[in-house]
Amino acid sequence: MRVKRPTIHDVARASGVSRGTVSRALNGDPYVSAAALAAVRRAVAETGYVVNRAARSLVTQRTGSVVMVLSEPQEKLFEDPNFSVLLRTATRRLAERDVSLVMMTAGDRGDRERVMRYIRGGHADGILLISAHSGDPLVEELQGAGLPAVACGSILGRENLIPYAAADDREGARQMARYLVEQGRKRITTITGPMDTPGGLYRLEGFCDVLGRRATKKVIEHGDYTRQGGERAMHALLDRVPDLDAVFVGSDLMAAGALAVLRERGRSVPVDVAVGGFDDSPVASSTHPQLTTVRQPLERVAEETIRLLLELIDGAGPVEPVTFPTSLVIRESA
Amino acid sequence: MRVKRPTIHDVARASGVSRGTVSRALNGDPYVSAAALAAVRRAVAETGYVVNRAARSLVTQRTGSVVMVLSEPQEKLFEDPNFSVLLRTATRRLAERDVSLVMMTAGDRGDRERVMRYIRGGHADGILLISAHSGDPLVEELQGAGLPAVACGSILGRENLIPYAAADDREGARQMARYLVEQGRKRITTITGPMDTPGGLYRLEGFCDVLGRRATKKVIEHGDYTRQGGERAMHALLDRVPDLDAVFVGSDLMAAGALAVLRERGRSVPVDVAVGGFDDSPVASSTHPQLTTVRQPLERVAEETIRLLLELIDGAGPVEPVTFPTSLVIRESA
DNA sequence: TTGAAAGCGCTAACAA
DNA sequence: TTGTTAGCGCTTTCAA
Repeated sequence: MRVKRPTIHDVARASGVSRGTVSRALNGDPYVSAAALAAVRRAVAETGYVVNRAARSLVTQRTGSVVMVLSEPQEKLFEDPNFSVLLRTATRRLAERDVSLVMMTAGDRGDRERVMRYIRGGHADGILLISAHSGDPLVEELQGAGLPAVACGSILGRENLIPYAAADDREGARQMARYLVEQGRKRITTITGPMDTPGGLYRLEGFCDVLGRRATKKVIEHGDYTRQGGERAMHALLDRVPDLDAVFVGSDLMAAGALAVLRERGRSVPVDVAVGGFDDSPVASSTHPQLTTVRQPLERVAEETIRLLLELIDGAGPVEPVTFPTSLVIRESA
Repeated sequence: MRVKRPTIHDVARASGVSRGTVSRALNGDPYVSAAALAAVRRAVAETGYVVNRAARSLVTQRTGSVVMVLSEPQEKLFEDPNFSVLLRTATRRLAERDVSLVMMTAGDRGDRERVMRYIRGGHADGILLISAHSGDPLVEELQGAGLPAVACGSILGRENLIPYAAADDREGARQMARYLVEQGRKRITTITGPMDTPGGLYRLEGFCDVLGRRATKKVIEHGDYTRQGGERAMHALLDRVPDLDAVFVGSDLMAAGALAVLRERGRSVPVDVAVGGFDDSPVASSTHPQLTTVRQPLERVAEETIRLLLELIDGAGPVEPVTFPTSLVIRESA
């Protein structure tokens, strides 16, 4: 049994002003006298009035919600510490603006169609794209919908289509590579993320920037951001470059896997092999030894992503992608 | 620039019937002639019409959305493989019914207030509660709102307040304990989940059911469902019960941590020590050796959770909690 | 079986 | 600065 909720009409009666004035007071319109404002406020508290979004939506043509589209197989996504930060930040910041966050998964083709139907149906004011890969067909389709969209982290090869906020992966990788060189490491190797993700590509580029000709194919192994992937890659590197004395790993989770393999194969960290991670996620301080890593300011990236989206929704012209600097966090592994 | 979308009016004109008939046709009302139905269908396809949910909402008094409230610190939640299954299942099943899933986090007090305001504001038709702990104040507050609510997995001590779908944790634990006994293990220990979660409590109860007086305090160690928690607990057990020859671990992730510690401390699995997990999550088949574990039918639990919620929303009387049987999956670790 | 028409609760344009 | 009023797009009586 649903209770009948008070409407703007009830507030108007209780406060002795018209519905129009109540609406203005509620929406922060400047043309409201202090007296009217106070009366409305009191009446709202008294009646327990809450705006009916459907009604508002109908006239404003705004839905008051944005969709977060998860386009990566979710298993991977949830291992990613970035995601939980993003989710918390997003729900909070959006809630402050009375915007709600609708989740949709876009793993397979059927999912994608649902997402497009939803978006085409005008059910959302904006789109928050998570971990779309460079080849993701969803990106193109989304373009056609003409709805404001932003990505958290850039979408490789689509940087100009969809604005984003991201950490400076390339410079972050350079910081770590320089540090390893400064520590006197001679045979420096790397485990990358997938090459169709910005974290995979740009961090490798940064690595190559510093290592130059020493960054041969032989010292590069690709992973998939999972712990198991890190293990596999570390095994491969050890087999191929038995005398390696450093490895820069493209994520902390993979680095945790690499650490396990190094220990298993009798290499002491950091004495025999220096290990550097990337992310500064919680796992970085729970490994043994604790990970030296590159910190990316996730909260700020998340905040900025939301800010960009809200700005677009508010009708700002094209917005500029934003990149945040990273910093080296030195612990025990390098 | 938002494109003007066709309304029911356009469909009415295109199909030559009235708006009322279009609405009836769209909503499956039986009093629509075959001819009218066909005409409407054609016109919908032609115009690309999609219903405006705000307008519908306004008259039906339904919002067409349910909130998923995440009341656990998210870091833990996302390590939980159950969550990703639930999220995918929920978005899909709800989408089939044209219901969208709004996410809210309820980590701290401020979050909880936001959630309550949202719910009290009538912005959702139902609530999907995730991993609320027994002491969670949100549960009580939610009760007051009088909105249909279900939980995925029971909420300890609140089983009668909020209906749920869950796996039979207790019997699952019994299956594993019996198996370990049958294998001739003599010193069987266990690592549990947190005691304020059903998986923590009921799996321990099942363990005790089978072990009887052998389930002393000494052989029980509590974990927190994280890999690190599993490592810590395994260390503690080995220190306290050096001659243990089996350990039943309350989750696969913790079991992975336990395996690492056992290897580190020179115990061979399963020869010296048998290790049993719980969940049959992806991690179970990626460990070395692969985990013998208890499979819980997550997809079905998730499906059922959604079904219960939709049923409640549709005004069904009180619904019964549902429990699904588990099964033993024998791999290499035991 | 259908059409006409009355709202659902709100915002915004207009007039005062 | 305020009140009045015309819709926003839809469902659902009510009559026919």
